[in-house]
Amino acid sequence: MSSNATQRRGIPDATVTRLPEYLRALTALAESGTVRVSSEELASLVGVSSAKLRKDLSHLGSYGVRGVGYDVDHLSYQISLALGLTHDWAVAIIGMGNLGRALAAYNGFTSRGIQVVALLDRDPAVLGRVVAGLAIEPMADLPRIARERGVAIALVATPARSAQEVADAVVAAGIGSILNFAPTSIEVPDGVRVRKVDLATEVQILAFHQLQHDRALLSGLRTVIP
Amino acid sequence: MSSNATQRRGIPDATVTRLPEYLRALTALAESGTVRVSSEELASLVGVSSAKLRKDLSHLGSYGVRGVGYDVDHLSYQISLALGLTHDWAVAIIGMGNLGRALAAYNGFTSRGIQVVALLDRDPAVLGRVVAGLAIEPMADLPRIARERGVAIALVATPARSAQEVADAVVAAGIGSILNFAPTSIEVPDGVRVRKVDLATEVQILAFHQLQHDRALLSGLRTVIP
DNA sequence: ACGCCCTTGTGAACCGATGCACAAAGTCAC
DNA sequence: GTGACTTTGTGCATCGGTTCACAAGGGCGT
Ligand SMILES: NC(=O)c1ccc[n+]([C@@H]2O[C@H](COP(=O)([O-])OP(=O)(O)OC[C@H]3O[C@@H](n4cnc5c(N)ncnc54)[C@H](O)[C@@H]3O)[C@@H](O)[C@H]2O)c1
Ligand SMILES: NC(=O)c1ccc[n+]([C@@H]2O[C@H](COP(=O)([O-])OP(=O)(O)OC[C@H]3O[C@@H](n4cnc5c(N)ncnc54)[C@H](O)[C@@H]3O)[C@@H](O)[C@H]2O)c1
Repeated sequence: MSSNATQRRGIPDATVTRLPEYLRALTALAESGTVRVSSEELASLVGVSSAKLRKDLSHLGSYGVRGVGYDVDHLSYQISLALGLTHDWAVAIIGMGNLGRALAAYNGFTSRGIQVVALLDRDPAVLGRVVAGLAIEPMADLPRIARERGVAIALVATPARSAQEVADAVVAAGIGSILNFAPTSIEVPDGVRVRKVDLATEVQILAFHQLQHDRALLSGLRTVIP
Repeated sequence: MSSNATQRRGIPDATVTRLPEYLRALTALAESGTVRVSSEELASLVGVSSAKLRKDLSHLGSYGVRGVGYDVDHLSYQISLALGLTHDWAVAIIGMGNLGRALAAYNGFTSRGIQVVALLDRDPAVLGRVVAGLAIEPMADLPRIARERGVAIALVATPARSAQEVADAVVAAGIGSILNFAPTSIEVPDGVRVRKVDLATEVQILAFHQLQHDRALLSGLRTVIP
């Protein structure tokens, strides 16, 4: 079908996680009126090596021009196509606490390919409250909501102890992907995708590297003053 | 110094990113009164293979007992030690919008090794407001605050267009690690550590995998109905 | 019209991470 | 005290990802 063999099976995972970064940088370039960009420029903009960038892009096809670079709009389009962002994905946010409300108010992804279509919570006290233009709805309505609005992705922002039961409800409602913000791992059947965002983990990783850095300084001193 | 050679230089990065997960699972086990755990049990609890778990732990030393398993408390302690969580890390949150307030209210890491000691914002309208027991302070005070309270890690939760200038201020204040929530990459001098948490990226990655899944189903049908 | 110059796309070497499989080591029952 | 049993710790093979370096390819100046 495609003339280029690379289009065929499988973009490597590591590449997929970087494509959204490239896309964001390209969008910023387009907004600033830039028409063409070299792998060197784009790479330094997102903080990767140009070789890595070129290899990543080569997995989508051959969209650069040798001696010139990449057309910003066309490359944006090709990445959007590969990521499946040429049509919108409907997402639901579950758990309207501090984090859930912040996520609902976040308009960083309404721009491209992602649309929040439902907010849900268990607590009767918050039902009906409007956040960012959407009324909070009860968990009992999840199956209907998922069906009617074609929800494909759920963001789980409930406390950890509720995360598994919420995930079960999400799966039962036929939603195929979960982004889990609760600091716990959840079990899902095969064919359901889960990713996790864990703030405490990130900070602890930083703490480790900071410690290594501090220790390196210290031992550097020690070699000077034996 | 240590009798075990593995304690020496360098725990692999991939291992470091998983240690916090192990620690959390161990903490949960300890709370439920469990005293011992096998690599098999702990691994399934966090969703990794037992071989990977054992190899990860082997980088810290040899703290298991063959034929028995690991002592929950002792292993927790050893991981905390490796991550540098036996003393508290002071963190500052910069940008008290929707996300910043949610982060301040989050008590998931106050529990272990991490303590939020300052909230800052540029907007005079929010200065002095108290969030989660801390008053919001002006950016001008960052150097003093960082020095007096020993801030080692900054969480940047400002809009993307401010992120670089905030990062510069953070670095100038002598803070060595940044967790960046703004959807932009920031430049820092050598010797400063940055990690990024990007919601839109995560959702786009999920969208990609969901698309692959949907396509696989479709082509599965196509082979049945040619 | 032609050749120089620039940047892409990629083969190949390298590096780190993962998975496998088992010997080593310690417990526990008797 | 001994042997059977269980689970760890790790050597080794494998895999995927990154880096290097350059030939291929197209634009552009002359
Ligand atoms: N606040 C943060 O910055 C932050 C950061 C990272 C992770 N987290 C995690 O995200 C989750 C939410 O954090 P938060 O600060 O918003 O907590 P929160 O307590 O403010 O809000 C939780 C919300 O979930 C709802 N909920 C509880 N059980 C539910 C269920 N079974 N079904 C539907 N809704 C349910 C509650 O009614 C509440 O509105 C927690 O797991 C937390 O650890 C929070
Ligand atoms: N809301 C979310 O769920 C969410 C999720 C992921 C990422 N983000 C990102 O996090 C950032 C914050 O999001 P938000 O929804 O809280 O935005 P927001 O507009 O509600 O808050 C931003 C805050 O930063 C402050 N600020 C701006 N410039 C500053 C500066 N130079 N120094 C100090 N403070 C400054 C503003 O006064 C404001 O209080 C954004 O970059 C957003 O893209 C938000």
